Amino acid sequence: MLEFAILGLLQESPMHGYELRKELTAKLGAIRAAISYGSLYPTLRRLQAAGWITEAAETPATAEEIPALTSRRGRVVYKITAEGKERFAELIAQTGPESYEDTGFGVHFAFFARTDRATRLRILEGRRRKVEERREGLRDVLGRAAERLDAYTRELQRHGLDACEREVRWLEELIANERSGRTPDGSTPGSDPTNPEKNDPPPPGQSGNESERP
Amino acid sequence: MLEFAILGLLQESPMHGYELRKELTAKLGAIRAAISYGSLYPTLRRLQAAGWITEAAETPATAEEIPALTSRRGRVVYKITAEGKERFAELIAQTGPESYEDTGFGVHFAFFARTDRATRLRILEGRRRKVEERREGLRDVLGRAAERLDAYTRELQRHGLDACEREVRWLEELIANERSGRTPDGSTPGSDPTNPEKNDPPPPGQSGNESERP
DNA sequence: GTGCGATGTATCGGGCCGATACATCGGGCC
DNA sequence: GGCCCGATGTATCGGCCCGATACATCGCAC
Repeated sequence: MLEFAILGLLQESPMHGYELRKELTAKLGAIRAAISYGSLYPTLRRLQAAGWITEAAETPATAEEIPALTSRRGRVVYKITAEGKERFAELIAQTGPESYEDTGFGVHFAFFARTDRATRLRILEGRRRKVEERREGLRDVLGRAAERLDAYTRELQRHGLDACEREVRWLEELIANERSGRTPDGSTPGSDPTNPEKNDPPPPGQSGNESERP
Repeated sequence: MLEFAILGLLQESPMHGYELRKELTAKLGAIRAAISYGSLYPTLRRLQAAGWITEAAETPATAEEIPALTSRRGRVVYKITAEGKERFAELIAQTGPESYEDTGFGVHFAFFARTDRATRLRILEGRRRKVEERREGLRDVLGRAAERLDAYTRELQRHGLDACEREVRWLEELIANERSGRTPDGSTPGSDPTNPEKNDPPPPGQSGNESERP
């Protein structure tokens, strides 16, 4: 999950750890609290070892004349590699069951702007199915087994059920939008003035029937 | 978290692993998918090592005369100890920041029937504060930094913001109920509705809970 | 001139998960 | 009769991620 998010963010621009965490927190604020450094740094090292990203010690640019009174520990800037971009594309295409889970879905969704429409639809529908199942489970418990639960537990289930129903409706709407070729804010792709390039990618071009990876 | 939930469930009746998982899933269905055995069994062993629970191999009752053609692996029934009950009470009383987090709050809430009212209020208010902070964070991002985000990410934040607002309202209602001495289903527990200060729905100490199964 | 909060990198122990393995039992199906 | 399959059941392993902790610098307010 973190791997996916980091690769996605570094695709936009190189960053150092602290910055990465801030961006991550901003982008994923709706789904998870804040990424821990205890996850971030090991993941960065893992990605580096795999060759998806490279480490580039910050060049002091203007300040090159002042070398070191204090042996300042430079910030470590990470940069995605060509292999990393491939990897990211691969991760986007691979929509397994974990893409429908709370966190997995959220992270995938956060990078929908870099995802082709067919995959977006697959994920949205998979997620909907998942949430519907959860919803049915909660309805069952609230129906058949209600008397076995105390009032507080029942209230918790009710609140959860409500959230499920709400999310299903949200997903339905998003799916309908996708099918009619609209982006979530109602605009039609290509009309986004901020960054036309990363808007809806070329329709499902079979850019790579990438087989299993080695 | 698991420790808390297991102790809470075993307080109602002894159970074996599989059963425990089912009950756990039913009770916590609203907050987490399903507990993995990879968490459950190690936790059981941990609890056992600490002396909070004991293992009682199922006695085959009638079948004691047939020892073993097939060395049938009996189900292992776990039972809470006196120390375990103390531990549980301790965990209920200790409301740290993790009790306000998504999962932590959910688990605590699921055992509100065994929690005294003062603690319930503390947790509900702590949770409200937490969710309000999250809500403000999302509003900030959607306000100040909106142009830095693509339409999908914005939509995700909007949905998250909506969920936050909804949860805050839910919590407000629960808090109001607690203050006026009502249980979530609107019933007034036990006694005098004119004097709500006094009743503490499920008696705070060791509860004589209604569901006792032999 | 000193403390303090933001910026910054990093490690460690431990909880929890998904995948996997193995075994029994009742029932439906051919 | 024979067979598979899904539910019941216990258990381990690798790996992700978190919270706590440590340490260092910078700018600024008091």
